[in-house]
Amino acid sequence: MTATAKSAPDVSSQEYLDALRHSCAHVMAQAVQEIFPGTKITIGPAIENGFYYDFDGPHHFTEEDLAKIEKRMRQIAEGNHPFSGKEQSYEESKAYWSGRGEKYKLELLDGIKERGEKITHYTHSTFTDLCRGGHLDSTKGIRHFKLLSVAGAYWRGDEKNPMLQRIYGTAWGTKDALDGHLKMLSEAKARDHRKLGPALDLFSIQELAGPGLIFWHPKGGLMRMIMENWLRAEALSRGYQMVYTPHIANIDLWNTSGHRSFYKDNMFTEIEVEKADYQLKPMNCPFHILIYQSKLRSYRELPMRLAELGTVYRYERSGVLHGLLRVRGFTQDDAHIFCTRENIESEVAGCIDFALAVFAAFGFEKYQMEVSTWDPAKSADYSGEAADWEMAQAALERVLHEKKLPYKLIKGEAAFYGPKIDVKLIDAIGRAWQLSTIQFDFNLPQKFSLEYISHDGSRQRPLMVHRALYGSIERFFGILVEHYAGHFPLWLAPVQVKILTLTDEQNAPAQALEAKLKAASLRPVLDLRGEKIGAKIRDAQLEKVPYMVILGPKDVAAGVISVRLSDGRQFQGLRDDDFIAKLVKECSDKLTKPDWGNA
RNA sequence: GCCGGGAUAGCUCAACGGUAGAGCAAUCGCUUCGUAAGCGAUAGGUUGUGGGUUCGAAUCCCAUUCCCGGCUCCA
Repeated sequence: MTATAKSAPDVSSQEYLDALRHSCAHVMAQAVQEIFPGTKITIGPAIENGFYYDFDGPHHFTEEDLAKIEKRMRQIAEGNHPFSGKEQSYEESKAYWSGRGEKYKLELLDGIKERGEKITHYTHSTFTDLCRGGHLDSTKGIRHFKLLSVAGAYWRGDEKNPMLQRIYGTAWGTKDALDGHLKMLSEAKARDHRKLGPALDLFSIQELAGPGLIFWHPKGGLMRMIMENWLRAEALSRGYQMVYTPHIANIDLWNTSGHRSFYKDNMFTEIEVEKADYQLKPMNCPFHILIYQSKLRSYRELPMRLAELGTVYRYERSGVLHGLLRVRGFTQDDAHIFCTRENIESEVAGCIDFALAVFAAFGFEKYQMEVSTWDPAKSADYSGEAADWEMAQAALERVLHEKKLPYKLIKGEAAFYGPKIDVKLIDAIGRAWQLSTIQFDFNLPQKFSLEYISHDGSRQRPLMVHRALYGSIERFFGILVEHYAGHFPLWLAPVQVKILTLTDEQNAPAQALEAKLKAASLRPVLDLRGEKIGAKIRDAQLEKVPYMVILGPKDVAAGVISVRLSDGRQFQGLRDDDFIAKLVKECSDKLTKPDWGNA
């Protein structure tokens, strides 16, 4: 390197952002210890979009405290203190942290020693942390940040450990980046399905009925029906067979499946019925297996794809419930594919194609695939044969390769019963949501001793694939609400057209138009109230209705209609038949909007 | 489940130890109007629930339910 000044860092690179955020965490810890002496520090890493630091102390941080801490952080940052690192011996480090009574740091220190790692301390200003490094050159670079929230977090993420207080912050290389992120956060808040859902009269959760249980109102119910019908039609055309199974079953079934032992924590307690115990179903799998098992199967019947919109009930701890995204009763678009080893690649490919069709239909352009495989070193912890695992994992990866779909390989993350592909959707404002899942199951076929008769007359064990594409209809719907911020594509919109009249004179023509729209299988609603047109438009706009037809004396006299789109564009003098034809086409195209020309 | 915060009319909020109030929505009436709020009237509340302190509690205390931010877990 020459004597010239160091080139400016790329403030948008991940490396820079990690260093910045990590540096923020240190500065925050200094500020907290200055303002609240005696607070013990634990760990404070950089995370996606920001940083946090976990503290232990008697004072409970409030919103006002965050403002104070943030102010002090800015002062420290402006002091332009360099970060410097120094390797220390275990004894030196131990003496330092003992002297300060930092018991968490001492615990971390012992861990570092056990793993035989280097012990380094990083210092800026008056603050020193036990840290492996990765900071900015100086605190001067810390400018575009904001403290966001305080939350509880267990020491080392273990609920048996003490609860610490975590302060979250976000930090960026430029003001624009920070503003952009804060805007995304407020946009996310504005789209929150828990707010929009009830506001648009789509669904509710009722305290009297219990938490985590969803009431689908008429509009949400209609949308759900459309989603379900679409999925059923797709499934049938892709060779699935639709089944229906009970919501409850004798406990013996759950003992056989093994759920009573490995899934007990998530199951509601059993219900006694005539001296036998019954169990509300947390999963559909055993039921589909019973259908498979109801007679002797031939290889000629495979692959057998049994699908159901199966409602399951899972006991979720009260603190984890979240709107439609985490509930106690939900409906999975569940399917179980029973197949031979020869089938697996084409079946996995079929599932992937179906999943991509779902995303395309509902307007999700981005997604991330993750393949979770086993840890062969712990093969005893898994069900099934090593050969089957290897074959299934290879098939999952091969299919994704062939379809040129990028994926992340997560080794050792498979469930004990089989490897899987999870798909995360990326929504309109860049958030990822876990949704579709395609999982092999080497456990249940064994538990239920599933068989088919092979072409050579021998009895063989089929392979089984679980697959859910929406994942849960509730969750998918919640994500849809947020993705579109309530402005649903026409084919899903519960009210597609609102017919607004200027005066009572237009009531009859408005009703005639309503009938015509209904005859074309569209969903119109009349607004004949004695309100001014501006008020009717405002109401329709707030309901996020895609199209408004405005009927006034001039329109009726000319035999035309005026159309207003929810984006504000207006078109006068349209023929109703043309309007209807465009809407019908938009519904069948699903996501392609018609060309309305310029307003 | 755990830590912290919260709950007042359908919604958004006010009253912060001394008679619970506003706007919007709802209902009724008037208005018949050209692209985001016409006017008036009426009705609506054991302040989430249960206890306690007090002459007096929406307000202070305890318990509980539900919600929110996270942790752990997950479709």
